[in-house]
Amino acid sequence: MSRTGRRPGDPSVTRREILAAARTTFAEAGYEHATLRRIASVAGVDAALIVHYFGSKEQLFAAAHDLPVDPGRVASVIGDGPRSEIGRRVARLILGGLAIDGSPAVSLIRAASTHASAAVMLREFVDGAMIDPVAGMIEGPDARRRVALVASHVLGVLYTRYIIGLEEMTTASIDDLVDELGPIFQAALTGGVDASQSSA
Amino acid sequence: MSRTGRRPGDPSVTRREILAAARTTFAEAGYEHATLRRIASVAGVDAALIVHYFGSKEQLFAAAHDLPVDPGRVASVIGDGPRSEIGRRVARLILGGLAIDGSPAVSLIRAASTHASAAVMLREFVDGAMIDPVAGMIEGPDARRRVALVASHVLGVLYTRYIIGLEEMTTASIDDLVDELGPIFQAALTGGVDASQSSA
DNA sequence: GGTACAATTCAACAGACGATGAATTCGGAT
DNA sequence: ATCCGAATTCATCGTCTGTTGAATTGTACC
Repeated sequence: MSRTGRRPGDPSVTRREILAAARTTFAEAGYEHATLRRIASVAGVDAALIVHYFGSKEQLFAAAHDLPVDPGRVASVIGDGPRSEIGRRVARLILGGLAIDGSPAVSLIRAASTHASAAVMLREFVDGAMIDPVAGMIEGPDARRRVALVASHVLGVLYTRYIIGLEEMTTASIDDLVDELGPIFQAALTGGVDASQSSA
Repeated sequence: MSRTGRRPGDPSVTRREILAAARTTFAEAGYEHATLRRIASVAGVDAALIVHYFGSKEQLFAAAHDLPVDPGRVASVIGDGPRSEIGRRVARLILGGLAIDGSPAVSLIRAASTHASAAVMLREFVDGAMIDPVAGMIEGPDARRRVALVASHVLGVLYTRYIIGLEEMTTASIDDLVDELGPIFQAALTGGVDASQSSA
């Protein structure tokens, strides 16, 4: 009747199960309410094992949110097509990738409110994976500012949909949202007017 | 040398100091990190006194975020002026009222991520103080949906500016933001085109 | 001028938290 | 076969949390 000690089988499976449990638990409970004991129980494991593998709760969170982002791919998808539909392509690509309950991005949004290092991670993600690649496709000296406004709108949509559960947002499908946000993003990115530019 | 016991002076002052301390502490630390002891120390008071006055931490939070909102005034300000500048008036009124570090709205945004009852409060605030009054001024069957998109953008701007500190948002003044968001809100509310409609 | 009540603090409780260290069992190299 | 290191659990520590109850002091009324 040995309760303690090593288990037969591939130990890398356990590690992946811990990571999976951490992702779902962080996503639905936030940093502070996702306790090591709770994550451990979801993974079917003792809390001390998590510390053994990852060192601390902080490092577990970082490992669980190490999103493999590819700014180059974002840029190429955004740039591939007519300039007049950049807004829609941004909506489709970004929302399609992030607007998932329990996605790492939504989890980061939830945790960033109370956990400083999560705020840093989210800020760097927004900078590197959204603003940087998209701003390269937009002309004008205030390109970054305009893209940042679109990024803030994306975060706001995710926030109202997944964090506070605003009815108008939860009842819409992703396709609905893309249809509605595409023209809005287009206006924000191209400055309202389309081909010709006039500064005011 | 009496440490305990009643203090001379007006006791209602103490109560207001506790509320003020609760507001600032909840705003900058969120619900869980704003402990009763920490709030009490800011107010220069013992933690037990807070419970004596408010019953529980939960009720203190509710009392500290009991925003006296007036939907009628929102509606009248939004409706007062040309239809072609509704977007700008919404930006000015809402951002002017909410975009303040430590404002109850920002505090709610921070707390809603981890505290369910704060999410409910924020949802009701968005519904009653933003979507309801503004939707009454917009024509069309999808008025509420369009206003909800604007509301999500407002929350996103507050989130990126005050929670994660996105550089492009923190360096802009409120007036800058109103100038930039006005036309975007206008496009979102009126469906992009103004009088005549043509797609593409 | 006494008496009831409100205000205020102190000490303490029970529970949860992240983390540590020792103990036990298994896999893999020799 | 043997031995070392990795995997895993258990018990525990120190700390912090919201909340409670008793004790003390002031205020207001009769």
